[in-house]
Amino acid sequence: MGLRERKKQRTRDALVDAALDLFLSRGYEATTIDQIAAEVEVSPRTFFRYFASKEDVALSLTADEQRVLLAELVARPESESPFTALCQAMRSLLKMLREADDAETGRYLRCQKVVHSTPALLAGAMRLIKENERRLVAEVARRLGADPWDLQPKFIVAVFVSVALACFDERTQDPVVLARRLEDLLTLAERSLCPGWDLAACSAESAGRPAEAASTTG
Amino acid sequence: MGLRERKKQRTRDALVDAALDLFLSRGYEATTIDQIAAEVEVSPRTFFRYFASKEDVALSLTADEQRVLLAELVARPESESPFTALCQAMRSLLKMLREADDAETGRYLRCQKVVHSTPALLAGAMRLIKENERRLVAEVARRLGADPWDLQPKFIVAVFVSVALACFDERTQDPVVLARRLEDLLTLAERSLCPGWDLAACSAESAGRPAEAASTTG
DNA sequence: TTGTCATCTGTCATCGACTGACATAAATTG
DNA sequence: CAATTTATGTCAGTCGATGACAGATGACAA
Repeated sequence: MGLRERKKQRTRDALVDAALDLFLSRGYEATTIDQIAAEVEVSPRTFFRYFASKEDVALSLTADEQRVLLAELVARPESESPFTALCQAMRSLLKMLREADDAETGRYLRCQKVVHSTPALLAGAMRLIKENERRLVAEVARRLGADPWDLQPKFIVAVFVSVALACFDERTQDPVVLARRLEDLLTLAERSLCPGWDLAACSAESAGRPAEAASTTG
Repeated sequence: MGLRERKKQRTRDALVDAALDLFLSRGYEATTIDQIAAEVEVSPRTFFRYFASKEDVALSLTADEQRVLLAELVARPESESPFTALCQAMRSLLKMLREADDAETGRYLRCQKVVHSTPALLAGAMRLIKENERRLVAEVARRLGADPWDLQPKFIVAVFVSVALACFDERTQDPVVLARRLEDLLTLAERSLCPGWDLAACSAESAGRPAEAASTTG
């Protein structure tokens, strides 16, 4: 990798770190782009060449996580049922967070703190999650051999996302505690949901009639 | 009600209508506050005395709906299980939408169209829904006699919200179609979830052990 | 090394969202 | 009608974000 590429990466990381520090100490709204840029000693204009908006820099890590989650889902074996695969992908993500180096972990924790204490950022995070949800639905639909517009894949992903989101309250940030809460919630979900609920292929059109058993295990 | 109050209400409604019209015809980002204010013949400064932001005017109806949903839930009899009560509250909300007069219905449809075609507004709507979710959880926890921090009420509300959200895709706006999709999804949910799943009282601490059956029906 | 080229960066100008301060106009109250 | 309260308009200013242009810097070939 050339010098140029490395410099850009360093500038980008420095901007994220400076932004998170300032957001955490002075608050998100109270922090200006000029302050962030000054901290890294670049012009405000340059900031916007790295990030599309002030929100973008705060949510860059969140966006990364969503990309990883999708990638992990795609990497799960086809033999797993959709919901199982989604849960395993989430476990992989949390494992990566737990095993990251200190700089990475620090960034992650600061990001979580800032996002969860700023309504505007929470909204942005939800937008990213919702956008990714569409991709997750497409992948689950593919696994089920169903149409992406069917209610079944939508429902499966919706249940998963709601469980995953329920892990994050205003106080929980530590990846270890997070993982524990996820397992608790998955136990709760497992107990609440009928066995094989994420396998039977039934579209909205046949919702009123009994579903035929269908296994997609391969 | 005095003249002053009535005038304010008329100005407010006019601002919402003008804003939705402009957002729909020119797009949300392309519409300026000045244009909205000019349409209603008030100063731009006055706009911000009625709405905190440009987003606020677009989501004022969404905020109203969330308030109604919570009120309907609170009004449901204690004899209903939490998930049933939530579903009935949602049905009430949709019924109110179906039975509203033309002006109201028109506003609602335009609002839906604008929100679902503008990422920034979709994010804002999600924020409102998430904020309301906290209140729904508190009410469900009260009904269960559980602590609001328990995972059980969180899970119940999360499943409900995800089902409700799955009704709205990019294309569905008509309240009648919406109601049909909701029923389809609830059928799907009913088939996927174990009977009594939203009744057993088990906190996060006891998640690993078998739950004792407990009825809160009164 | 040197010169050329692509790319990155800073400066400047501008727009639009949003806010505080102050003066004016209107409605409410006695 | 007079006094008080409250809504509105005007003005100035901050901050987020973008386009245009010029200068700086790394990449690369001769």
